[in-house]
Amino acid sequence: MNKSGKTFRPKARVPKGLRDSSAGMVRAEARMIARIREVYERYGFDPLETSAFEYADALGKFLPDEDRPNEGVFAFQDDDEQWLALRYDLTAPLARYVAENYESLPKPFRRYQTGPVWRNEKPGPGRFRQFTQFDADTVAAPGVAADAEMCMMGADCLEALGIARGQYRIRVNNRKILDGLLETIGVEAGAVHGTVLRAIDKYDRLGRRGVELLLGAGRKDESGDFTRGAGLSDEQAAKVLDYVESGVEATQTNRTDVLEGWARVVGETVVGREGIAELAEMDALFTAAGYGTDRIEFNSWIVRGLGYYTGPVFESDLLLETKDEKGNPVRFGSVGSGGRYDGLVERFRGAKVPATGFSIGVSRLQAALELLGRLDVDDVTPPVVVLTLDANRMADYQAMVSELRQAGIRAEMYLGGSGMRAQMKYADRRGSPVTVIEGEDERAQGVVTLKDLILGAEMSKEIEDNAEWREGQPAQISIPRGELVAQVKAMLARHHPHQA
RNA sequence: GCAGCCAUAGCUCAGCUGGUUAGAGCGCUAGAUUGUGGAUCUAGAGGUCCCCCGUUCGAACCGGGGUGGCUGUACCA
Repeated sequence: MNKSGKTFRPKARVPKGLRDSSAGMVRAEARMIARIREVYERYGFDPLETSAFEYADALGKFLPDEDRPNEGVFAFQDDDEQWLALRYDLTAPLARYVAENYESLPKPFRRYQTGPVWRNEKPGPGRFRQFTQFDADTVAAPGVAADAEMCMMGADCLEALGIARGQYRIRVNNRKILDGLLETIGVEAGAVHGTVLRAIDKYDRLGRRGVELLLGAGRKDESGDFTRGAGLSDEQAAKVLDYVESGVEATQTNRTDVLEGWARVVGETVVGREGIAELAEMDALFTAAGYGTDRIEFNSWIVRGLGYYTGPVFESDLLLETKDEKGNPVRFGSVGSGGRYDGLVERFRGAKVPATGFSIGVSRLQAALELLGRLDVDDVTPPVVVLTLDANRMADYQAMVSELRQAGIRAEMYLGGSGMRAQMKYADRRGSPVTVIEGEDERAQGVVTLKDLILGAEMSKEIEDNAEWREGQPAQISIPRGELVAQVKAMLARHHPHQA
C-alpha cells in the first residue's frame, strides 16, 4: 500500500524490442542451431562460450573522451565504477578471448559460438533488441582459403536448413576492390568515402537511379525526407556505376567474367589488383570444391560494415519472394554475413592477427523460414494426461504416470483443481493424444479407461448432438490396469508410429 | 535521428455534427451435461476510451503538449 492507499500493480509487459518465445519457437530455434552446429563441426570448428557481458572497453564501444560507453550498447557500472556492456555481437568477445589466451591456443584458432546478443537500437518488425547469432571464425589465418571456406560453409548451412540450391546466394566482394574504386575516382578516406560506399550498398534496393542521386546531389524518399549525397562529379559517378553494373549482367554467368569487368575499372590501382587476385584465388577453390554460381557469386554492391572489414566480405541472401500475414511482399535482408577483419585482435595485442568469420542471424533466418513455411513443425508428442478424479487416490495416479514415464512415454497427471470436464479440456488444449481415466467405476472393476483424443476429435466431426456424443463415449476403451503401458503404447503408435 | 499516419476490452474493431450506464465478434471462466474434449445455448469476468493540460453546462470525440505504435528513411559493430 502506498500513500494513496492503493495497491501498486506493476503492468505486466515485455520490454520494448524484446519478446517471449513459446514452446514451438524455442524448439524450432534449437533444431536450427543443431543443424548449423553439425555443419560447423564437420568443417572442424570447436565450440566456445563467452560471457553475456564484457568490459565496455573490451567490446570497443567505450568513448574515452566522454568516459562512458557508446550509444547502441546496453551498459551499466560495476561496484568499482568500471563500465560493463552486454555483448552486441560474438566477434568482439572472440577477439578478447583470443588476445587473453593467445599463447595457449592453437593457431589458426577455429571456434563456433551461438547465443543471444543485444543492441540498444530502434526496434521494428523482425528487428529486436535481443537476437540470436551463430558465428564461426578462423583466427590467425592470413590466406583467402579461410575466407573461401566461410562462403562454402555458409552455403552448406542454408541447405542444411532446407533452403534449396538456387533459392539463396552467397554474395562475395572484396574491400580492396572498393578501395581501388575510390582511389580510381580520386576520393580520399573521409566522409565522402563512407557516403559513396553506402550508396553502392543500396543498389539492390534503390536501383541505378537511386544510387546515382546518392552519389551526386542527394535523394528525397517517399516520406519527403532528404538524404544528402556524396557530391561526386558526373564523371566520378559514371565510373562508380560502371563498376557496380559491370558485375550485374555477368552475375548469373561466371565469376571470372565479373572479375574481368571489375579489373577494367579498378585495374589501375595496386589495391584493386590485389583484391581481384584474392577473389580469383577464391574462385579457384570454389570451383575445385564444386561450388558454382548457383551457390556463390561475386557481387558489386556487397559492402558490409565500414571501418571493420579489411578484405573479402560476403553475405547470404534469400532469393525467394513471399508475402507476410497481410499479403504484403516481403524482402528478406541478408540472413548471414561475414568477412575478413585483420584489425580486431590488434586492439589488444598491437600486432595484426588476421581473421575471418561468418555469422548467421538465427532469429532473422527463423522468421524468414517461418514465412516460407520451411520451419519444421513441432514434432514433440504432447504428454499423455492421467486424470485425477479422486483427490484421495492421488498415489494411484502417481503410480500410473510413473509407469508411463519409465516406459519412455511423455506423461503427466492433472495437477489443476478442476473437475473432469475441465481436465478433458485441459488435455485437449495441450494436444494430448491420450487420457487415462480411472474413476470409481473403473477402480471397482480393476480397469482403466483410455481415451484416444485424436481419434475422438475425428469422430466428433460427424456428430451434432452433444448427448449422443457423450453417451457414445467415442474412441475409448476399457483395459485391465495391468496392461496400462502396453495399451497406451499401442494407442500412441496409431498416431505417432515413428515414436512409439 | 528525420518525415507521414495511428492509439477504444486479451485480440480484431464499431461508436452519428460533443450528450447521460462505452458496444460487437472472437477469446477467457462457468452452467445447461450428478464421470468426458467438439458443436449449440445461457451467464459471468474483463475498460483510467494512451497520458497531461485546455475549450465547453458536458469530451472517447475538439485544441495544444507528451508518450507509445506502424510505415518510409538515415544509422547499423
